[in-house]
Amino acid sequence: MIKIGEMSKRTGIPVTTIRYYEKVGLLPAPGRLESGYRLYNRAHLERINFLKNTRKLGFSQQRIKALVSLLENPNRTSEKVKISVQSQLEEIREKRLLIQNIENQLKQIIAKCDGGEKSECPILETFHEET
Amino acid sequence: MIKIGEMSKRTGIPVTTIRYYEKVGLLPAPGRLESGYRLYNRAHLERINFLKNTRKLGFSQQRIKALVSLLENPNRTSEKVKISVQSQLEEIREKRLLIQNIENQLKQIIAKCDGGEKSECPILETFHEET
DNA sequence: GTTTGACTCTATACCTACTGTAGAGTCTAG
DNA sequence: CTAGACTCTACAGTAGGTATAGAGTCAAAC
Ligand SMILES: [Zn+2]
Ligand SMILES: [Zn+2]
Ligand SMILES: [Zn+2]
Ligand SMILES: [Zn+2]
Repeated sequence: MIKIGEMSKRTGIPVTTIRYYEKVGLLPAPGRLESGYRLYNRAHLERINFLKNTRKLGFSQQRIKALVSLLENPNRTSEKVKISVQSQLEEIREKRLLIQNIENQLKQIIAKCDGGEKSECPILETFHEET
Repeated sequence: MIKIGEMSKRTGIPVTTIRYYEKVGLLPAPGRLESGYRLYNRAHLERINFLKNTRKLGFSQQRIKALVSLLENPNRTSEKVKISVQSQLEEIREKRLLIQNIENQLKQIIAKCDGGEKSECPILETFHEET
């Protein structure tokens, strides 16, 4: 049984964020000392690692909650988990395509400008076109 | 001279967003009718198109403000504009690399799961590893 | 001439996913 | 016993908007 500071050290997740995860329902409320200090167990540590890993992969809180309820459901199937992660992959892929599109547009816009000392700049012209 | 609803129609930017741009200093405060209604001119229309175009390219408000002050500075140079947009490109490129990295990790994780009816799932195991 | 409907105004709350701070209480080492 | 580290709650702030509520205004139809 560890206090929140120790949990923070072990997981690398800030104390404030751990409390926040409890508040938004991603982490079950732990027991408390008489003083009110939170006391976490092994299950909490595992859950925080789960949150840390899914967060790193860009999962939204909503999607993480869906995954967690699968995790907690003894009738879950490997298939359902896979489908959920595939949706995440699709979302990320679309984001990547969007950003790649922006990247290409920026490259094209930059190519139009010779970077001289004049105040006229084709980039600025592009930026106030009506679209 | 047009009212905010007409401006919204011409630019495709919602009325609330136009007011918001004024509030955060991206759009100069327009004149007003006696009733308090905002009245925009051609320069405002151009500015909103500028905001629309740069926003579409993922520029932050801070960066847009920097660009706008270049735009308003008669001593600006094409080079300075180019440098600013190049920084934006670099930022976007880094975001794209990050998201591409996530995408690849997700693909690898998904590949580990056969998607069967059992409750064990290598994806879930991956997600609560300590990292 | 008035009434209806569309439009506009301000102010405030909400969104995601946190982070930071104020002010008060608690624990532990010297 | 006290100093310093830790923890608590509650609230404000971040970016970049979106969405209400409640009040006032304008133009056209009746
Ligand atoms: Zn699986
Ligand atoms: Zn121009
Ligand atoms: Zn240029
Ligand atoms: Zn496990």
